Amino acid sequence: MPKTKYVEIYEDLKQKIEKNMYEYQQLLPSENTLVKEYECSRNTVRRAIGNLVNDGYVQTKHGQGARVIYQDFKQNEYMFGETETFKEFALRNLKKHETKVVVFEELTVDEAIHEHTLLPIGVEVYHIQRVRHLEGNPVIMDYNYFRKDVVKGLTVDIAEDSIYEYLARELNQRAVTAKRKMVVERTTEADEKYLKLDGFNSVVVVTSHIFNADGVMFEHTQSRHTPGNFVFFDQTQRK
Amino acid sequence: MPKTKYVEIYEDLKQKIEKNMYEYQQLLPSENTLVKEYECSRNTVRRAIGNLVNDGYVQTKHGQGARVIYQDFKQNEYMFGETETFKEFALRNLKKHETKVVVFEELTVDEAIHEHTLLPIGVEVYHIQRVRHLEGNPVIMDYNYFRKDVVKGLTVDIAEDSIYEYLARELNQRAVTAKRKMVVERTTEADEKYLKLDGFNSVVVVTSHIFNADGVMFEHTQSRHTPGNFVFFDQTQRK
DNA sequence: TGGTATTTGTCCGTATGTATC
DNA sequence: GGATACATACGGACAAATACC
Repeated sequence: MPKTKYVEIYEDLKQKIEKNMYEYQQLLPSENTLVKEYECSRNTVRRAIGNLVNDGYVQTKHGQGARVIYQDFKQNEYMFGETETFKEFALRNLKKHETKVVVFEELTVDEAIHEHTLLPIGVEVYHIQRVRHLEGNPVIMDYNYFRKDVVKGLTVDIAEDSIYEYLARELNQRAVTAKRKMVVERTTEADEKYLKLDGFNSVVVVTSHIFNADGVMFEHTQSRHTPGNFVFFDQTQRK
Repeated sequence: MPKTKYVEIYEDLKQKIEKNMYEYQQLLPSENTLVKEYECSRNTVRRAIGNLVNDGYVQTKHGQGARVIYQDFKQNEYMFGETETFKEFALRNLKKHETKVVVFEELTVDEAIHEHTLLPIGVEVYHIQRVRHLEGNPVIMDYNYFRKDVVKGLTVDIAEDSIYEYLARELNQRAVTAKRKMVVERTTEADEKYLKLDGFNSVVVVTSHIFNADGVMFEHTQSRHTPGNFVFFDQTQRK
């Protein structure tokens, strides 16, 4: 699939910023200059720049230009909370990883489950409980609910490898929108039984509602992270 | 200042979704229909819808339409981590609030301060340490550094009210971009001395780098939240 | 099954307004 | 005041995915 023009420009500019070809606090070339450089319309350039703004790479000012505010953070090795899956994360950081399935069962959503998952009453789901290990240490407990009409044919083997790889490869399904809520809670007995808490009496609880391309909320997950391995980044602009 | 057209359309659609005039899982009217309805160009409609996508209110699908995926969460009373200031948050939730200044001093950034704030060496800053109270309970410790060349004339009185209100009113300055990092750390002696921890041996540490309209990073803040009062929401789409 | 209409996605060009330099 | 630069808005063209008959 060919990349679109504005994505190409966006990625090119992004890379140039990361390589300090455009430096911190410097203005990007004006939109009209970039129009000539990339031989495209001004709208296309503006779209690319808009994406850089969303990433916190530049900040635009009316009448002035787009100023680089990217700073080369020391790349934190841990980085949960983004769209990345556990396996992707582990591979990117070259970490030994392992997933152990504690519970694997099939249920029908009742009032109680609906209450905390928002999944519709009556639909059939897989309920999976997994412990995620990094470098041999148990660092995350996942409680998943997957709609069986969307995620067909799950097995324990798949759940120990990567459900999302299976979804993409076999079912042509993927997560499009993820809504997440993060809180910190006191540990439960299960947390203390399964996780390596390093003295913490709390865990970071990330509750996710995940929608596929058809707008169906097909997954509800509660991930309980050991605090020592949890980092979350975020950037916002107000206009 | 008159609102722009696309913001008006965006806010109108948003409100209609919140009021269930467009229901969960329903498709919005097509772009061409909305063009007629709002008497504007298609680009303008698309921009409004794009903002709804960013808010996690709708999800678009090529050739099909924009489907509502907004769900009426029970509005959490606590909601830190957004762009809101402490005072705005307290007022919105009708909470009694109070800020006590523990440290107020003027410093010059040296190597050590630069290292953890990224503020340039040699610039003069206010260093402020504050305890934030909600309903009488100390729930946040703030460690602020403000550049004196941007934030002129700070006083203890201002720091106990709202620095951002002062910035806007007196100096015509404001936060445009905020970059944040969240981690959970074990409590320090200062945390235990000043905060009501309710048995937690950890705090949520939000480290912020804040840029003004000129692209100057004028503030570095570390906020240490008691876990029980911290909630963070987030939504992402991948295309 | 296939063809047509609908709908979103990309891209272009132009005009006007407004803030900055 | 004039030149530059970003922001908003319009309109049109075509491609690509989907829906419908």
